[in-house]
Amino acid sequence: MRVGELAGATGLTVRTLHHWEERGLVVPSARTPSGHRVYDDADVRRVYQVVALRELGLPLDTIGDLLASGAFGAVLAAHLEQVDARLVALQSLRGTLAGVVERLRDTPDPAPSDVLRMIDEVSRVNDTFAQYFTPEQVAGLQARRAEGEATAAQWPELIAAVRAEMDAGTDPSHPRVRALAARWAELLAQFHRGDPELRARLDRMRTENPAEVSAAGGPDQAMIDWIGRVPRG
Amino acid sequence: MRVGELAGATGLTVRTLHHWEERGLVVPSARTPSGHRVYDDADVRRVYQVVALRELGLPLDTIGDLLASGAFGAVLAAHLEQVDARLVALQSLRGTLAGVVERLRDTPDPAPSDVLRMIDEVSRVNDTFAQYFTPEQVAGLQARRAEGEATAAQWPELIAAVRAEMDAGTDPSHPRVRALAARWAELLAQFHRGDPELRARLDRMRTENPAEVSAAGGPDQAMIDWIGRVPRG
DNA sequence: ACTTGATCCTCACGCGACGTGAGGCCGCAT
DNA sequence: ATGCGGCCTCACGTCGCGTGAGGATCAAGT
Repeated sequence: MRVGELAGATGLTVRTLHHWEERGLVVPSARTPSGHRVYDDADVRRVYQVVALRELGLPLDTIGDLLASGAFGAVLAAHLEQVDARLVALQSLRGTLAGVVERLRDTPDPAPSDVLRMIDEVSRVNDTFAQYFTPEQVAGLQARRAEGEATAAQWPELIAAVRAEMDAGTDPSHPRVRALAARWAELLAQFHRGDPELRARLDRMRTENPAEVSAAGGPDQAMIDWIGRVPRG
Repeated sequence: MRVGELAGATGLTVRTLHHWEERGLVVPSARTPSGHRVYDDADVRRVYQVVALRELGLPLDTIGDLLASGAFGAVLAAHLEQVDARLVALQSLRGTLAGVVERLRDTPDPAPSDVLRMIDEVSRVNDTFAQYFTPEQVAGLQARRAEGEATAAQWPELIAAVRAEMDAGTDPSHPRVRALAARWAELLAQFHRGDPELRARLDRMRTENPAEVSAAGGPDQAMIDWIGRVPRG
């Protein structure tokens, strides 16, 4: 098989096969008298092995070592850990970025200093969040938010409504307030899904970081207390 | 401010500040007669802006354009989309890698060709999965699996137990079979959490791709039918 | 004034996995 | 003999710096 043929069959480019040869990954076992590369069956199989391992995101050097040593289990497990780390970092970045983009939607024509402040705030909030919840929990919360579409987005409206009632001095047993409290409990349940640990962590985070919570548009302690005084049922 | 000072204050390296100047991102507005860089307040602010935007994962060129144009909303939204795409790709990779690592644990001293086959199988299974569930759903399932720890891992054991009863010809109304069916329903509920759409998609995937499902250790149609004949209650 | 240690300057190569030419040889068909 | 397509070997560019190399400058101590 010549290189162009092999490239066409594998979907690689000729340059890639040249590169793999330079790196010592796949060296064709023969050349024509004029110097053209000739790949035999074993070479072709080797190419497919490299393709498969490269699709797992392994660096070429590692692929070479791996095909020489055969220690697949250890190397792939280590690589999985590294991928997990990248995944956690990328999820955190996505959270920050999404927060900034969301805030920017409400801020027409922002100055660079405004954007700076937003980035700092949002990333501080997210860092705080990451201190109280494991990456798995954060991923789960994000996924539920992405699946459920519109549950988390209702908090600001609800908080604004509650604040209005507080400021107006409405009695906590008033039906309007009771309805708000029910809605509150419902949204809260969407968050913790009956898991007391999640709920406890949320409470701890809120009480220990009032500044970040309020920066994220969350409720302050006074509002929590007020809602807690609404009679149930 | 001199470069070393600024580098120390920002946590950057001197080389980084040099590099940013080469790229035209932050050019100190003055030099001493001997050529040393002097950063004034505006330069320092500019550096902090670049730092913040770089932490969002933007390429330096884009940061330059952004600080010149001020079109934060559009650029950051586009970047968010790109980050989402990378996230989806990385999650898919993680799924494949985890599947391969898991299988490798049961295969001591595998040959390269075995590993190749595993990679192909697992990635085909995951691709099939991705055809029936949105990236958000896949992320949610993965996150729940990571949070819940040990629910999905119980399927192989359960399937083996059911197959044993099928082969032994046990009557479907036998208490032992009823217990297995109850366990089956429980694990299934862990998957779809009462969402009929998730369950329907799972069913469609299973019936339309028997080869991939069996390669992933899933149940075949005969087992599904058999379990369905177990009386409830 | 002289030395010393810290800081500063400007090149310039290296990384990872190739893309993209540049300039020229090989092989087959007309 | 004359194409034309495929092949060959350099060799530079990508992205965001790290890491020296070799030399000038600065502030402080002697």
